Amino acid sequence: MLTELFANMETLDVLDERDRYALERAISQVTNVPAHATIVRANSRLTDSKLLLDGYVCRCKDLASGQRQIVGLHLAGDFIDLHSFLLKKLDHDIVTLTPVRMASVPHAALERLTEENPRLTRILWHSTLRDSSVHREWILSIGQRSGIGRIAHLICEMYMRSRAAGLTDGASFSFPLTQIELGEACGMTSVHTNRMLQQLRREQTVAMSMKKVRILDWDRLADIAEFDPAYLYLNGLAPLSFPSRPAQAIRLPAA
Amino acid sequence: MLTELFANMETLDVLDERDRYALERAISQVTNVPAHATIVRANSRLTDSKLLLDGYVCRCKDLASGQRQIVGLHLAGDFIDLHSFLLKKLDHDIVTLTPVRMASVPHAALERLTEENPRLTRILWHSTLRDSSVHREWILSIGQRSGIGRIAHLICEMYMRSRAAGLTDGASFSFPLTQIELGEACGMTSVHTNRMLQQLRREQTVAMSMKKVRILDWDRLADIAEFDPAYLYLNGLAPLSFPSRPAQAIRLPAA
DNA sequence: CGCCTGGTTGACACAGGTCAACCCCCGTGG
DNA sequence: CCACGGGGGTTGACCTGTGTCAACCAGGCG
Repeated sequence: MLTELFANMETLDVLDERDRYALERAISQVTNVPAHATIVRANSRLTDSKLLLDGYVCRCKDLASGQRQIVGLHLAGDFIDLHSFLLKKLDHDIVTLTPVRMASVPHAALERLTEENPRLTRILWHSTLRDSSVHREWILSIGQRSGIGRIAHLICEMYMRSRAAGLTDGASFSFPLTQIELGEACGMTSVHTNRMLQQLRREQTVAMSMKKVRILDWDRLADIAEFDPAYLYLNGLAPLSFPSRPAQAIRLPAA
Repeated sequence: MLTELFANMETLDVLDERDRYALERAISQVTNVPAHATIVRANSRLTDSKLLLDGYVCRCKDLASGQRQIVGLHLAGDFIDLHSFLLKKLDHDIVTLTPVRMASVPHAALERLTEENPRLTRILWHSTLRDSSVHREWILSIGQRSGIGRIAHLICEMYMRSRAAGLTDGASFSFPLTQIELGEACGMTSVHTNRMLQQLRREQTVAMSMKKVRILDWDRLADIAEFDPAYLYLNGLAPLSFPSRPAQAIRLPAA
């Protein structure tokens, strides 16, 4: 059941049997949550962290005027609020974008685990540091990239992360954000998001339908985005499997 | 010598004698670096983390076009690249904004320390999580706040952090960024930064001179910024000392 | 069948970027 | 002592990417 989590964490470091067992033991229960539900509200006191098993979730903050900013996106295998273990209260909401299945890990269990297993502690810490790195890249993106660059960059990022999690199907992957949400993640209006997406489609860079994105020209997309995957720290992993596709000018990441 | 660090970390959790000793022992050497020097270059392999004892430092990333984004600011007491302990290579540069004094902590020492002291490990982890929270607030700021709001917010943040570090002098604190750098931190042009600053000064909200900022009307500033310090997790601390000032309409944070 | 959400479009407004000049201050060197 | 050079700040004129507003369309669901 934790295969996604293990896959995710193994991009950071190898897990031995003991680590896996400790993690499995830490989980208390699995819950299902419908789409567009708030899992965690900012400032509420938390007693367990949640592990995403299936679906898409976002973290968001907003201003008094109602403007919302999505500050992070998570997919299956991500520990979505591991940071609540130490922070206790979060600075943001966590909202489901799709129906979601998730496991709870009581903070007490994490406490025990970090007391007993320094190596696993470092791996968990490491995973929060990677989140941090993603945050920094988003700051760069929103602060400096053009509208189309931000969108292209986010698509590159989510494709790579999906691939690392074994969730891609060749050049396609699930990307269930509405244009409004995509805009909120990129710090721009849904109207402008719409126009930028049209531009990417017009130029045959990506295709979208049914909540899925299909990358038609990776090189071009990465170029528009100035995408360099180093910040994702996907070291260990050299994932892939690109089932051969009907002959077409589809270009995918080389590595 | 580590008083700033201890003060900083005690806003997260209390340190006992053993913790303090362990930290002190971990430090190998102290270095001085001039202003505008690159301490760490992105992607270089690191073997120790640096603790800032004095001065201002920023983390920055840039685009091919040369546009630069400052993704974080650090002052005395901050562990500026603790995350390199696990990440090994950083995703950004670290550059001094002023002359700086800093201590090195070899990763080997951190390894030992995290092996032996789970509680201290959690505190260190916690401090990186707080950085993360600040990143998220910056994403919100750059993504959604107006130009003037971003600047006001950054000033509020740095004032609060300075205060927590015991570096304020009443309503004044050291803020040695040029307008160019301030713009780079807020994702805007130095020209626009200049105009927004003028507006804040014209309305008697802040005064600036000699690399120092003096807050004249905290309520108004926090209002423009929509500032809520919760994301800084300055829990424990109720810092202050506002030496009474010559009667004037200076308004400071209530708490 | 009719609503409601999400996508699309056009006309227009404006925050913020660009470019270019000019100023002041301060440090350096002749 | 002064000339100079360069970095930072300031200003004005102008441009443009993105926001705003409002209408309309398509598809899914009760």
